[in-house]
Amino acid sequence: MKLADKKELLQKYLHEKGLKSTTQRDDIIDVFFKTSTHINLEELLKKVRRKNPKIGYATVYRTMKLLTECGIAMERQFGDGQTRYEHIPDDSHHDHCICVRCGRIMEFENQKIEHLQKEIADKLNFTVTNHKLELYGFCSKCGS
Amino acid sequence: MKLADKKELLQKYLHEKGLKSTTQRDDIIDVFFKTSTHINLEELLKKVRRKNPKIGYATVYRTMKLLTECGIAMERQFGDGQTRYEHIPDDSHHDHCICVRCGRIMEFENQKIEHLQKEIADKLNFTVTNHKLELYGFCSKCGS
DNA sequence: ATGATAATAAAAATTATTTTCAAAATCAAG
DNA sequence: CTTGATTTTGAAAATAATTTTTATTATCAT
Repeated sequence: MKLADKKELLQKYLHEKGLKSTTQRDDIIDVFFKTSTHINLEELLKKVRRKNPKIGYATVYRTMKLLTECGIAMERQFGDGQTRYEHIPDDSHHDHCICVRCGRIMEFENQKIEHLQKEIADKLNFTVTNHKLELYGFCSKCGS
Repeated sequence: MKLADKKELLQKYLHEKGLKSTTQRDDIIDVFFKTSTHINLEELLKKVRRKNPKIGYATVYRTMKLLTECGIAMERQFGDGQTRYEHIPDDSHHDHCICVRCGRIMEFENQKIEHLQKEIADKLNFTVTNHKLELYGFCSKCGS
């Protein structure tokens, strides 16, 4: 999905809920879309302030919550106490094998699993916007 | 793995690290093993205090961290700001749907996916000991 | 343009988690 | 079994992330 489309999605969501568009929100979404990894609030705020120095951090929190609600961003917690934000992937998606001994991370992709996920979600009346699949264990080097 | 074995695992870990066994830790592990879902600290503390009313919450935090370190428990964050604790699954495993709008969590289980995971891991020469599968999106109440 | 409503920045408040500290418990060695 | 060094504990204080409050400003349908 292109930036323009995401912005449109946000506008639509805002309008539905009777909320208003603001330059702050636009600035934040612009900056967020230039990031490539899972960014935490502090880093994001720093980047946002390079564009618009007066933005308060509560606004960034609020906006990221909005983006999450309308399915544009995704919150992730890796257990370090901070929430990190990530783009919702456009189409394809990769999952991870993580070696608990050496920390090696291998990526994989499997259409069958993606398909089964959709099936399960349908049964639960749940609309999936994104997923996380992580396999933990021992890589070939670290044996079992 | 049986409760007795888990306790032994903890004792072994404590001894290795030069730490000591205490009744509090035993009480907490006992109570934790009677829980069935992902429990947060508050709920766990409440249950623990029914057995041993004087236990402080810092002790529960400290003990759960220990259990996590020695692979008996697992910390999970679903984005509601609280850490929840779960048993390391013995064999079967349940996965989660998480609503990004209202925070509702639904569990599911799917043998086909588990099987596909094993297949993928085999191809990568990877031995899976545990996994996490989380579907994020909108629950039936929150629509799409 | 106006007026009702929502959004903002900054500060204060809240919440989960961690740390501190003095007292109590553990345990290896004598 | 006692000792003594060390760890653990509970309670309270401290910390860190996030949320709420409040007065002011901005938005937008009319």
